[in-house]
Amino acid sequence: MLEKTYSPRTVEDKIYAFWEQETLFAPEVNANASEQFSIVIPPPNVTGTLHMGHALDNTLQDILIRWHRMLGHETLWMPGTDHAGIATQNVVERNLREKGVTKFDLGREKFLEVVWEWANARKTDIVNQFKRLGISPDWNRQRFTLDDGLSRAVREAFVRLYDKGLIYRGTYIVNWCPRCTSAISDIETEYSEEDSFLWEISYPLKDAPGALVVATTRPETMFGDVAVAVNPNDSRYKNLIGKTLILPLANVEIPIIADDYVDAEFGTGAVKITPAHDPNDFEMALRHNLEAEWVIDTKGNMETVSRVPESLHGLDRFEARKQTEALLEQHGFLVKKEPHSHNVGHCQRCGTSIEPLLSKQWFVRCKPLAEKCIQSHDQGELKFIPERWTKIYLDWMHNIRDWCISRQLWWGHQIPAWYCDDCSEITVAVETPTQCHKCKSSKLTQETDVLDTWFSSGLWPFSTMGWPDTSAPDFQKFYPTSVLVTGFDIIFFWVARMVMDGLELTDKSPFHTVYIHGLIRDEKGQKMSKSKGNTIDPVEIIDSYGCDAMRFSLTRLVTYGGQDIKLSKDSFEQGKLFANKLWNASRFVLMNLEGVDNQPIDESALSNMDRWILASLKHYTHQANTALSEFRFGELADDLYEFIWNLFCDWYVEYAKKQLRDETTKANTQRVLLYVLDQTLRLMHPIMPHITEEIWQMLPHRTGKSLMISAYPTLTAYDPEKNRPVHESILTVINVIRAIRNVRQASGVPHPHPTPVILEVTDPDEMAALEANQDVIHHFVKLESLTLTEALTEKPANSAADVVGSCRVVVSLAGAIDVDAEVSRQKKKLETLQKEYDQLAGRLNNPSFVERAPAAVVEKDRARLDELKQQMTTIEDQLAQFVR
RNA sequence: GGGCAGUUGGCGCAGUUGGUAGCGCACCACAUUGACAUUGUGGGGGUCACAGGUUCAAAUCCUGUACUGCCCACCA
Repeated sequence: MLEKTYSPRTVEDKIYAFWEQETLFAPEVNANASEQFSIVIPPPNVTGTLHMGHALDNTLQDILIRWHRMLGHETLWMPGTDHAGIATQNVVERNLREKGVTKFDLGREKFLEVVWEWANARKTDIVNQFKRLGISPDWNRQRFTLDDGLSRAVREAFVRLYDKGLIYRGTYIVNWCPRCTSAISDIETEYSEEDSFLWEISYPLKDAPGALVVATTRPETMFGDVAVAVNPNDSRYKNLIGKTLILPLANVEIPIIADDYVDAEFGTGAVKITPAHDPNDFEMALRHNLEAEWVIDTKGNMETVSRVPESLHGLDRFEARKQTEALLEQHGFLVKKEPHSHNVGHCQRCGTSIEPLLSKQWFVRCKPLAEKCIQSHDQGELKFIPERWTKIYLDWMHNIRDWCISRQLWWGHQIPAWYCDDCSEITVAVETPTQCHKCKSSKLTQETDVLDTWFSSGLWPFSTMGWPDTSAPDFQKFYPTSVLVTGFDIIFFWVARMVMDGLELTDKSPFHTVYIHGLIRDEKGQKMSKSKGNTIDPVEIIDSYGCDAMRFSLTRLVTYGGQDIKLSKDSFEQGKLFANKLWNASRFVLMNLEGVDNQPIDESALSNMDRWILASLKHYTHQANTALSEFRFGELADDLYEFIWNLFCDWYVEYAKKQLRDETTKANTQRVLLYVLDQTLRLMHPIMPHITEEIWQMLPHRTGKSLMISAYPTLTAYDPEKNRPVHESILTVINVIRAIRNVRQASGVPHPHPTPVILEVTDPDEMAALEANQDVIHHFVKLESLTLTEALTEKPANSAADVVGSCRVVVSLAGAIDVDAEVSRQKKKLETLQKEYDQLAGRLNNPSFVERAPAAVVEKDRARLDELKQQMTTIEDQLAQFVR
């Protein structure tokens, strides 16, 4: 017997432990299936904590996984975690700093030990948090981007790409984070508009009086200037091109050059060129053969070089900016300073202003990889849902730039490249080489940089499956994966890279479908973040509402268009209510199943209501499978909610109470109840796994040890027309019951007050339906008498009425009626009908409509018009009664 | 500067082949000891942002406008 209320906490823990113990998450539960289904989890950062985005993303994946598992497919959900290079190293460094220790105090080896220890602990935490979501990946296959197998895959991938010329080392401007003291990639740089100033500085001419005034947003970089550029067509400066300027405060000579890049309209039309600290200036310097001069170091401080005034040596770049301004002013070089807002890049991880810095880094040559991606898409090998993300993805591919993959960190995959101490040639190899491939020297030093964390993520779909061993069983069986489920925020970071790597290294797109869902936001539509304090902790929600309640609530909010989801804690209330409803309906069924036999349902002895609920079950089974196969999660949840609450509970269970009291119908009703409940639990299981399993375990005559590996209801063929008659006849009955309730309530009939009811029905089908189901009407509305007639000869006095379909529902009220209320109610109804009638009649009077519209539509309108006319007449009759 | 979304009852949202606007919450009234008050029953509430256009017919297609949000872009 089920407890009176569902207590998620105890049930969830118990059920999850049971699944794990029985190893039901492993694909082997469906070994030898003809079909495979696989998903790789987007690996959470080991440093991270579970947030609502994870809850959503993983719930959706789990729904798909559980569905396919129940369909009998050999189903693999590959779980794991990401080492999250910068993010992790930052946190550990911060922890050390609190103890007054730096990573340099420890040294690389010792520091890595500390990080490993910490990461391992956090990994356990995050995995345990994920388990609270009730998800069913095969934890025994769990991988980590830095484990041995994956590290080997990373080295292998690096070497292969290097050998193909797709990885190279070179000196270019990169986005440098002075706080992380590392390069980061373009997409790790986030731009935001900042209010600042535009300074105009006067650079004196060397051999002539006068000066050239340049405009800059970064005066402190002026010491790194190697030229000033003007537009070749700028008449103001034409005669200055080729002349020499004296760089103020630094006393070095720099040339005036001409370059088309310079916009004569902007600022003063003269641009200072600082190749070491500006990407555009770097490009220009290349064109003009100018050497770069570094003036800001890797920590964002001013270099100690002769070009930089001594008073600025070692100063932070922002402090240096102020001092530079002061110096310029003091020496009369500052012409102007006016407010100016511009885009400034920030480090995605720590928010520090990016310093563009010229440095030697490793890059992936992306163009050839991107071309394969575009081609692969054009051949229909990759599909995005919703489709609009395809364009974003392709646009990015078309405009791709090379990817800086080296990071000046310690935590990560150390780049498998060795420099020869003798000939400085680079040797790249999977296994640590013993000698230089060129001069055979054994004096080799490995590159100290590590790889961008996303480099290993890009290999995830196949590195987790055993690649580079392409004969590995998982790789053979489950690669390429079936679908990737993730948010749009990592399309470039992750999805694109996986496709690039997959196509290049395995010749296959790592998945054929990418399902992109919206992002979770707070109730005001703002992004959830710890700093804003608007986060909702899934574990907290699970504790107070239950895991299944949370899963259901989230699923119901997912739309096909992938809208962002606004969440407040109240959003989870409906899931909790629904879990309660499901629990209690099941409780009722189980309470009434005593003595239920194991016989099949006796089709010949079914009541109309029985047939109706079974037909409805079929319909919703069809709906559920369709929704699942099309990634319509919200509809899936909505439909099942509707079936369980509005059909099964509201109508069938209520009706079953009567059937169970009757010994002649009891046994068969029990069978129907058991069957429908069993099927419903199966349908619901992917969304609400624990509660359904818990209930299912108590079903009599069940076979199999767990619901999660039982068959998902499917239909080989579904013909809605076949079930139409029973649907329509019960719908008529339901509508009449509602009308009776409505009339009685609106007329103020005291509640348990049986009244005589007359149903005047003109449509023969409706009449038949009502005649056949009088018992149903009696059960739901408790009437003194029920009279069915084709035409009412004598209108009862003191009665109220309503019209539904072709049926006039007349309720005799024997004094209970409030005549005024009834009259105004009827008048109002008449008004609405009249409005619809006029509209419809107008349309039917339009010859164009009758000619052009499909016959079926015209037919339908005509029928409706007739119905309306009849209903209006009926109400008019009724009103006349009161007027008399 | 380009691009993409959104604008539907008080709130949050559905509405894919154009054919009488739906759901949850909230609201109002009534009911209630036997699956469930985490309930039941009934009800009120929307000219689908705005302006044009296509069509017999537009929330749904086209054009434009406004507002909101997001992404991308090297203008000092």
